[in-house]
Amino acid sequence: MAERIFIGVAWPYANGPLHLGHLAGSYLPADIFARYHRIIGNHVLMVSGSDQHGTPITLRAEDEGVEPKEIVERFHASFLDTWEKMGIDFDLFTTTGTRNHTETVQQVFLSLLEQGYIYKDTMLLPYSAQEKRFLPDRYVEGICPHCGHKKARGDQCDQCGKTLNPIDLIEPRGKRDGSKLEFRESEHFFLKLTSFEHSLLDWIKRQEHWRPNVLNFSRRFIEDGLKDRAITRDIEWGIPIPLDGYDNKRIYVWFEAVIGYWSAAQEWAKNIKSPSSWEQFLTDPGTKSFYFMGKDNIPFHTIIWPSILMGVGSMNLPYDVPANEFLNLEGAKLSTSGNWAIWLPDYLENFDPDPLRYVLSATMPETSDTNFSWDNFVSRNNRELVATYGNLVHRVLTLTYMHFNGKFPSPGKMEKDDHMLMDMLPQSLKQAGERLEGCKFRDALGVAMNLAQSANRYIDFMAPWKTIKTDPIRTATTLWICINVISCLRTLMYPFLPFSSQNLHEQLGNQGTIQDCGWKLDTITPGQCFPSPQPLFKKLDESIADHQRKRLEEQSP
RNA sequence: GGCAACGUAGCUCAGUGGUUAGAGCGGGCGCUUCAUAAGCGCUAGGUCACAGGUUCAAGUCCUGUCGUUGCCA
Repeated sequence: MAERIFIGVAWPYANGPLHLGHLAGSYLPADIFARYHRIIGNHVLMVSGSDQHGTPITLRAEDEGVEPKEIVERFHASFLDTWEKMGIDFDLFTTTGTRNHTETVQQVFLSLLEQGYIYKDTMLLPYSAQEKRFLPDRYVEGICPHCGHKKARGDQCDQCGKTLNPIDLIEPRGKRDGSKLEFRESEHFFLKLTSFEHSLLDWIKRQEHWRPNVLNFSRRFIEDGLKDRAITRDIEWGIPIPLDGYDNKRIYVWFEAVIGYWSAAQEWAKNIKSPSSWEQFLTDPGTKSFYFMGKDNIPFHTIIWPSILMGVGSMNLPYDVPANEFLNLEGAKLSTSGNWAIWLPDYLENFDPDPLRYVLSATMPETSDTNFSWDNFVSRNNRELVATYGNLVHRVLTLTYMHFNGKFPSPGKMEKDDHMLMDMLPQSLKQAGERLEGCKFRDALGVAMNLAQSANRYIDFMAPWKTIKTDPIRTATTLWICINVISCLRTLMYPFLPFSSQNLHEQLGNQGTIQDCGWKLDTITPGQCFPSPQPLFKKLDESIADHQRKRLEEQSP
C-alpha cells in the first residue's frame, strides 16, 4: 500500500546564490529521497522556499542601495533556475514573502498567544538616539570583551570567533554612523519553550532511528534546560505582529521560517485545486515527515519546530531529521563572504548536473564533515561515472547493436555464472531500497556501483567479442543478461542521476519516463529495437581540475 | 568556557567489543582489446591523533591531552 511522505527542506536565505554546501547538505539528499519514494509509488510532498526575511538580506540591500524586495526577487528567480537545471524536483518551492505565509504565521502566532505559549516581556536592547531606533545585533559594533578586537559585531567577533550579545561589547557604536548607543527597554514576545521541555524530551528519547549526532545533540540541548526565546525584533523587514501597537516590530525569522513548511503545504494544496489535501501530509498520523538540513539547523527542527507543532496541537512531529554535516572545499571551510565556494549557477554554465550529483552523493557528509576537491571531482567523474558505469553501458550496447542489428537478442540456456549475475538484480534493488529508506545515500549508491563492477567482471570473463565468432547463442545470452543489468542500473541510479537515467531509458528504446517504470527490474524483451548508442557521460580533461582550482583561488580575496 | 560530534592507507571514505582493520581512487606487476586508452586480476601501502584505564578481548567502552567542526554563553 502506498505511503504518504512529507519532505521539508531547509529554507535558503535569499541573499546570495546557492553553492555546493547547500546542495550536498540539504537539497540533494532530499531530492534523492523524494525520487526514490516517488518511483516506488508513494505519495510525496516535498516543499521548501526562499527565506526572504532576516538581517543578512537587509544588510545586502543597504550595501547595494536597493529595497530588500529587489534582492529577494533576484535570488528567488536564481534558486528556481538552479533547481530546474540541477534536477532538484520540488512539489513546491515558494517564498516566505507570500500573503499565504504571512497569514499562516499570524494565525499560529495568535493561537500560541491565546494558549499562553507566547507571552510579552521586556528586554534591554541597543538603541541609537541618532537614528531614533533599536538596532539589530549585526548593526552594532564595539570592542570585543574577550580579545579586544575593535570591530566586533553585536552577534559575533570575527577575530576570536566568539558569539556575543550587543550588551557584552565595550563602547558599542552604530555600525553605519558610528554613533554611541544606549540600552533601552523594549517590549517583545517570547516563545515559552520551557513548557514543552518534558514532552519534547519524552518524544526525543523515543527517536532511536535518528542519526546519533542529531539525537545526542538534541537530547543534551533539552536536558541542559530550555530557555524561552524572543520571537520578535525591532525591525521593519519581516512579518508584522497581528496585534495593535507593534508597528515598529516584526516576527523574527527563526520562528517564522519553519512555519513555512505548513504554509507551503497549504499553497501546494490550493495550486492542485484540492485546498484541504495538505492536512493528509501534516496531520494524518500515518504520514511520515522528514526534514533535510545542515547540522547548524538541527535545533530549529528538533526543538523549536516541534514545540510550535505541539503548541498548535494535532500536528505530526518530524519522523526523522537526517541532518548532514558540512562539506569543505579544497580542505578549507566554505565561506560565502570570503567567496570560498563553488556557486551552482557558475558550475552549471560549465558542467552537466549528473557528475556533480554523483560526486556529492558519493562523498555526502552523512556521518562527518567531508571534502570536495576539483581533483576528486574529475577523478570520480572519469574513473567511476565514465569508466565503470558509462563505459559498461556503452560497451554492451555497441556490441549488441553491431552484432544483433539494433535489436535485443534472445537468450539461450542459462549457466551458473549467468544466474549469479541475474540474481544480483532484485537483490541490489532490495538492498539499495533499504539503504535509501534509511537515508544512507552513500551506501545505496555503492550498491549500484558494485553491480556495475560485477557486470564488468562478468562481461570480461564471458568475452562476447570472442564467442560471437564461434557461438552466437552463447553471445546472445551474455548480452541479454548484460542489457538486463543496464536496465536495472537505470532504475538504481535514477534517484541519484535522473538525467542520465532518463537518457538510458530512451537509449534502451523505451517511451515515457523512467519514474513510471517503478522500482523493479523490467526484463528485456527480445527483438525490441533500440537506437544507435551514445555515451552517457563526458570524460573530463585533467587540466580542468587545475583550472577550476586556480579560478577558485583567484576569486577568493 | 559549556555541550555534541569528528580524528582510520598517499587521496576520498567505511567499519555493530570478537579471526590477520576494509572499499574505491592513486602506485607497482600482469591479462584483455567489445568499449569514451575504457575493462579484469594480482600486489605493496596502517603506531586506527596521543597517553592512560576497563575487559579474556578495544579502531570500537571510560578518563585526560592535542587538533577540527557545529550549537550555546
